[in-house]
Amino acid sequence: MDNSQNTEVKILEAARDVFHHKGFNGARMQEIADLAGINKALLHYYYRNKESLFERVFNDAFSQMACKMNEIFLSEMTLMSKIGIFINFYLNFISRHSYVVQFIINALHDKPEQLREVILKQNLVPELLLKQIGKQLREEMDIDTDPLHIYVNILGLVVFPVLAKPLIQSMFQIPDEKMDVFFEQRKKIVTTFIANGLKGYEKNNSLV
Amino acid sequence: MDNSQNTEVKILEAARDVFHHKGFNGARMQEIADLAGINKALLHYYYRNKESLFERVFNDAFSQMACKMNEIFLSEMTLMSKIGIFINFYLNFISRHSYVVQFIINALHDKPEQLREVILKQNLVPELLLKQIGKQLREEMDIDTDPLHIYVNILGLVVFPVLAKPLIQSMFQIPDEKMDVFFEQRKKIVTTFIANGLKGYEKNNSLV
DNA sequence: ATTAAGTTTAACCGGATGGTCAAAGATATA
DNA sequence: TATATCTTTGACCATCCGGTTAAACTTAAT
Repeated sequence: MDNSQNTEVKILEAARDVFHHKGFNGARMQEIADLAGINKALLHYYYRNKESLFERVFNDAFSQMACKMNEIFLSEMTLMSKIGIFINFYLNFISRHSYVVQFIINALHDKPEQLREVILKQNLVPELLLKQIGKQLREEMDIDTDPLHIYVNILGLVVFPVLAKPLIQSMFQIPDEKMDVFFEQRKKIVTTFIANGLKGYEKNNSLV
Repeated sequence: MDNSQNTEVKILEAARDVFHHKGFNGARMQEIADLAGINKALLHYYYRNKESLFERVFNDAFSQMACKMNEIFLSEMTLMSKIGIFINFYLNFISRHSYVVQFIINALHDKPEQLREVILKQNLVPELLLKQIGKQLREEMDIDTDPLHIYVNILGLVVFPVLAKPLIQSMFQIPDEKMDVFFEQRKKIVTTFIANGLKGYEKNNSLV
């Protein structure tokens, strides 16, 4: 029994590595088995097929991201504090696991259906999160704009650079060390950008 | 000769369709051949192998995006006008070809090396674009922040929602029609968000 | 020691897939 | 018409890859 648990862990770690980096189509069951140090048949003994293994890896990845996001935005803080914490947390986490986001987005691009059940299984209620943001926007900042736009703005500023990291790096010939600095700088840059961007949505602001 | 040109066009259109939607690993040479209405052997007659065909499709896609971007940001306008035009153009273009961006980002994730030569072949000088933005930030808005951050901010706000469209849609159960409205709204939303976000970077602003 | 259940392996299968080849068609030139 | 070049095809190949099978090994209970 002890050994079997061990095997399952090794499988999941290997599968995560391979799927995250190569996606569903790029991943090979043989490579996962090799990385886990086991036989390919044993891989199919634990997971009936590639799909089920992928599903498991996707669910784990998505849950990890979404739960933390929920935890932050449903906590008891001012919206701006939440945003600050979110930016810091995700720029730290994501830059260490840059492939996770791309993995999630690609997976969802191929089969968007499966997401909803993952969300429900984790007892996440995305609409609640939006409502909470909307409420705080109104009460704390007098902003009536659709919270979804705000939410997407925040995500875009944080997540996009991670997705586009290879693009940015090879486009502007930026070495790895400078890229680390760049992401570190973004914590402050994005925070101020959002804080000020939101001011444009205030009710008494002529721009809206 | 006439027919051969025709064939090449059909091949490129088919390859574009398949590669954009399924990526390198997901694409099948047979499917491309079928879509082009030709034999698989003929496909290899025009393009030695899958890699060379993919490279061509990638170069085309990237050039199309990058050239327009260059054209806008190197033209004679105020920076805010350029940003407004950029947002409108790309939200229109991208929402009709949402897969293009994801295609480019994924391709670059797999082999980032090849980008530089595409850029050079198109006579694009990314550094020039950044310098121009930096100059206009300083002269028109008294902002000294690294233009790369600003550039990435703009791209993030415009591009991320397109990448995350399936995520957003299935997460919040948004039907297609409402999603169209959402993207249409973003033209104004993002413009004001950026305009105000930038104010936070002004030299005399205590936040920076 | 026997048995039964869970775990692991080597060998194998069938279909998909990228790629090749030789020959046939088309086209232009002389 | 003969020839050379370019285009197109059907048949084929080698390999990869997801998945299966039957048997061996391990473990724990009786």
